[in-house]
Amino acid sequence: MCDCTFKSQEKDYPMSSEYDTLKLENQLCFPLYACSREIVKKYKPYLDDLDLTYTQYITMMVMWERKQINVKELGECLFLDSGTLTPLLKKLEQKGWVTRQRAKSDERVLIVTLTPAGEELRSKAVTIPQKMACCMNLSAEEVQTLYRLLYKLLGDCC
Amino acid sequence: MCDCTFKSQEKDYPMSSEYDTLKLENQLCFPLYACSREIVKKYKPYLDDLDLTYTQYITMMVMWERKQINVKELGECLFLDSGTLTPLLKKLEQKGWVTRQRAKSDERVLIVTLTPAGEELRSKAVTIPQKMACCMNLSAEEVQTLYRLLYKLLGDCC
DNA sequence: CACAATTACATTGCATCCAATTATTTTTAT
DNA sequence: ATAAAAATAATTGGATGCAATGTAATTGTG
Repeated sequence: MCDCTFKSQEKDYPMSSEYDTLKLENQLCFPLYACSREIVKKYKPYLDDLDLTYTQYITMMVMWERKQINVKELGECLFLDSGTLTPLLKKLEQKGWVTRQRAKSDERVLIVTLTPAGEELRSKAVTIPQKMACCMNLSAEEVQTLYRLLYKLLGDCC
Repeated sequence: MCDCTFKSQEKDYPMSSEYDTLKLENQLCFPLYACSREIVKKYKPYLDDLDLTYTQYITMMVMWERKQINVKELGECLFLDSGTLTPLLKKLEQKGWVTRQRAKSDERVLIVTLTPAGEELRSKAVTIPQKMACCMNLSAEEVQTLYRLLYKLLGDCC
């Protein structure tokens, strides 16, 4: 894709240009960015059935595990800030899957709590991971390696 | 992060639940999604200097290589559609880095062409990749592996 | 205590992203 | 030749993401 190679005047292999580092094909970030969006797109039909977007889905994943969490901690789990989470949590509240209330001990803190309806959603969502798994032709070992490298990169850059 | 383990009533190791597959920590897509956004964020200060967003940057990467390309092909390179590209290309045109004109042979096709000003931008951008490289503590081999796995995954799912 | 600094969340504005629809042009099939 | 189908962008609407700013509550300091 988008491979531009130039022939050296004397030899018959690609000439390395001073701009090679700016080629799309030489970026690590680009396949990361593209892959992320393509996989989120793959989730869509399954998430549509549950009336969830991808971001709402990973938020609910945290809620299913934690039952109760405040916005700051939720943001740390998901690498998202209140600018994204505030409207998203209001939507989840509208749908009846979480409640939002201020902590009595500290009125600045907003506590998000999973509702019984939100808990029920979990049993519908549980089939999604296996449905998604089959669209990836990576071996178990490759998945492990990819997982490890992504978390290493994530740890390095935050 | 977000690790909820439950103790079996009899033994002293984490109980595997029917919902383990829904844990955030067991997802491959989540570090992909988070990592992608974190790295794009890392680019921001450098791209701000060039008055480019990340999406505009990768678009310019294609333009620097191809000089001229139509919207359909550009979309295939970047995994983006006209809904994203049309307004983005209008902004790049406003900044004077590309021109947009219909193909004479087929009026449906819009041809995007790099301008001399756009070409000049390339020499300012050329220092960005090395500036970014130092925020990743992956070895050259790990980068290679990650790169290969991401493209494999990208190939599988599109 | 007074008040400055900090913290936690909400709001605003801009730029994506994407699905769905529309408009226009070109190609295909009868 | 022409109507149907296909191809290519543009448009629209909804949901993020994120930086910057605002607001209210809490904490730290002299």
